[in-house]
This record gives sequence, structure tokens and C-alpha cells, in this order.
Amino acid sequence: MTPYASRVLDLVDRIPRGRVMSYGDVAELMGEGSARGVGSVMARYGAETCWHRVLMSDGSLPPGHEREATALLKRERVPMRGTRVDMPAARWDGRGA
DNA sequence: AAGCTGACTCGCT
DNA sequence: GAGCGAGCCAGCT
Repeated sequence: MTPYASRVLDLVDRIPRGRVMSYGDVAELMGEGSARGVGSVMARYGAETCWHRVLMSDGSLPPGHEREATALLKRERVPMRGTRVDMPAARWDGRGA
């Protein structure tokens, strides 16, 4: 576990139920790193947090976890458009945590 | 220290 | 709308 990974997981933990953020959004709100960096952290430590609330900027789900993510997201009433999340509606901007 | 890899993104075809 | 190339950056060899 690296310090950077801790900060990423810390922010992901604050994403409200029913909302989502893209990898790039997480990096931007954190003010450090980039989408790839966040993706690496999720790949290694995602199991310890609400990994399903972090996905691609176009709303598509994390590769290899489409089925499970869809189930969890629907359970949280996250707005979806087919197989993808409706980003304009579900995206969390970090305000009102 | 240099090189490779990958749960990323964006612009162009 | 799908495919491709280039830029991105943390972690591991």
C-alpha cells in the first residue's frame, strides 16, 4: 500500500451512494496524478472500497467487472443508459459530500 | 536509472 | 458509434 493509493481510496470512500466518478475525475479532484494512476490503484486495492462507483469517463464499466458493477449500481439506483452509466446525471463533482 | 505495463482519456478517422 | 494513436503517470523489473 503506497501513500498515493491511500489518498485515492480515501476519496473513493467519500463518493456518495448513488453517484459515480470517472478515474480522471478522481485524479482531478484529488489534484494529483492522472486517470491511469487511479486505475492502477483500483486494480490493486479496489476490492477494499466502493470500486463500482469509479468507472470510465464515457460511463462504461470497469473492464472485467461489468456484470457485478451493473448489479451494484442498479441496487444504488444509479441512472443507467443501457450498459453504461448516464454520466451527466450520475457524475459526482465532489460538492456536498 | 531506464523500460514496460495497465480497472485511463481525448482527438481524429 | 467503433477503432486507433499518442499522452498520461504510478509501480515493478
